[in-house]
Amino acid sequence: MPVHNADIATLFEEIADLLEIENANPFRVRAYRNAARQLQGMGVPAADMVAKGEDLTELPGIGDDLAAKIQEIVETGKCRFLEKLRKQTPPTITELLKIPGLGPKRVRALYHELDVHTLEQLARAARDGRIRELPGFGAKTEQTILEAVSAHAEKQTRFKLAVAAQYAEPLKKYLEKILGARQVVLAGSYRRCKETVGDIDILITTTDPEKIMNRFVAYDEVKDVLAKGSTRATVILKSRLQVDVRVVEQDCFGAALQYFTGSKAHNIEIRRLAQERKLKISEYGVFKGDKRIAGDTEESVYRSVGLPWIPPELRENHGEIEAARAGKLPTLVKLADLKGDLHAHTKATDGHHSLREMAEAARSRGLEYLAITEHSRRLAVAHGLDPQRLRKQMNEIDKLNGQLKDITLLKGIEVDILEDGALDLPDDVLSECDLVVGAVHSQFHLSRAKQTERILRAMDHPHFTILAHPTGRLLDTREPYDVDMLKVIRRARERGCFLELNAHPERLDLLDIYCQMARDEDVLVAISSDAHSAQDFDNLVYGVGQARRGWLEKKDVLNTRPLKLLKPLLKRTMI
DNA sequence: GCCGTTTTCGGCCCGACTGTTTTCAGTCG
Repeated sequence: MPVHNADIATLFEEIADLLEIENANPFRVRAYRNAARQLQGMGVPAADMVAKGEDLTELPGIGDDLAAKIQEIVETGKCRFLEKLRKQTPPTITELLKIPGLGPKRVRALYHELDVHTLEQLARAARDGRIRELPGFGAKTEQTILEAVSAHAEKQTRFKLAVAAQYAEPLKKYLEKILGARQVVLAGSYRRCKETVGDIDILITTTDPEKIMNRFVAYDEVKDVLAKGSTRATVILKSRLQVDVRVVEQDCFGAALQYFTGSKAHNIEIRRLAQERKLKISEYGVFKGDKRIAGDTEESVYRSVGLPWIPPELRENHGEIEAARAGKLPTLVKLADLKGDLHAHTKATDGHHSLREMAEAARSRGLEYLAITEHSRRLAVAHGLDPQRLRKQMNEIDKLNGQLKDITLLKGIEVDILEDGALDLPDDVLSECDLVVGAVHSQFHLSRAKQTERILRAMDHPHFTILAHPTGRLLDTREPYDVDMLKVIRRARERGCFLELNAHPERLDLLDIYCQMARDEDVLVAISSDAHSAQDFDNLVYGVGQARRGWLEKKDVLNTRPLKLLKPLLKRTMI
């Protein structure tokens, strides 16, 4: 059983939690958390690095000690240090840290004074009125804990970006209408276009904070007010989405936006750079001693530490600061750069609209081409096409192209990649397509070696053009299948194929780390909607957000090419 | 535990809000 980066990260997070409860040096705790984040943000499995004898201490935040622990975990699946910690402190105790309001100090007190180390024991202690007796706790805290435990049970931890948008955008409009609100900006992980967001962060500039806060907590959708001060407030909406609002004066806007956009790791690094220059950065500005020297715009904040403005999607402390310093920040792809869409369905299979309706919807969004790529026969639930029905659709497309203006339909297919890597339709009909999008829709649990071999073999097929949703993951629903993405990307380059970044909000597949990998290996990525209806083209914006998080530029994206330049690329040349 | 044009020790981002406190610790973002 291979050890994934996420597995190692989970163990490091547990070590960090347990150390924190044991009152360890907070910076030691942070080192474990930084390492966990580093592992989750890299495309190459640490296990592969260990196998190749590569030096793990080259990775930022990994020193001799953590490198040795990673190696131990990769080789044995265990970490003796963690097992020792678990003997000292019951591991279930880390669950308590997830209760809002409970941090390491309080959890430690609850454990040592009341022998509470599970959520059930916590709830019982609260009901029995034992918590209020502890020093530093009180009746109010006890009540809060009780409520938090029951809320925790039904809490949805993170919201998909597109779902969060349904709540965040109307709230933004509501806030903008309040007299005295100057700027209302959705910041935080939403602005960074993370796949999922834990909460919504809103920055507002005004000269009347009091009024803004009162109106904010009076919003119709607000269920609970967790905190409310003159500059900061936190509420829970009826949808269970948490919203944090931060209010500042206009001249702090840039510094506050920079602070409130995050990520935390990025901000810590930027503020550390400021320290080196004897400056202090807070949400109120950049200070030299008592003198405020910048902060009205984000640009001014970055300039103060010698950097150009960094796009929010890159702010993860994953190399963007070094790139900025070296003048090597990418010029990220924009929605308007997309000239077409290379993955869509119609009523012929599991879509909801006709060829013409889909073409017109794509055209209305400024696209100049749209590939129709129905499922193939193997996907019976979607009423996939056999060669006869595919040829019939191709005829319809030819006919329709004669009538349509300003948009061209391309003849494609989303063909199933069978378990052995063969394609689900015969060569002759595939050869008649403008492009062949290959997809894995079954057998997700093959071994890493078999799954990788299956996909490599499919890409070897002379008509294969684009690998659809390359990891198969569905957010919250299905883990990615186990595949050696570096091998897949390198084979794509050898064979002149491309990888899809599926823009459906539940997929967002390619993952950002693999976008970066594809870019480094010179493999173009197609940002595709996988539209099943006319309105699904609106999802392209989420694909672009994901691509931006993956550092992709216009030149790295296949469908930023106009049709004339796209067509030769779809013809396989390197076979 | 990591890291280094203040380097191998001594630092490690910064501020708001809450509850339990008589001035602040804990938590959070």
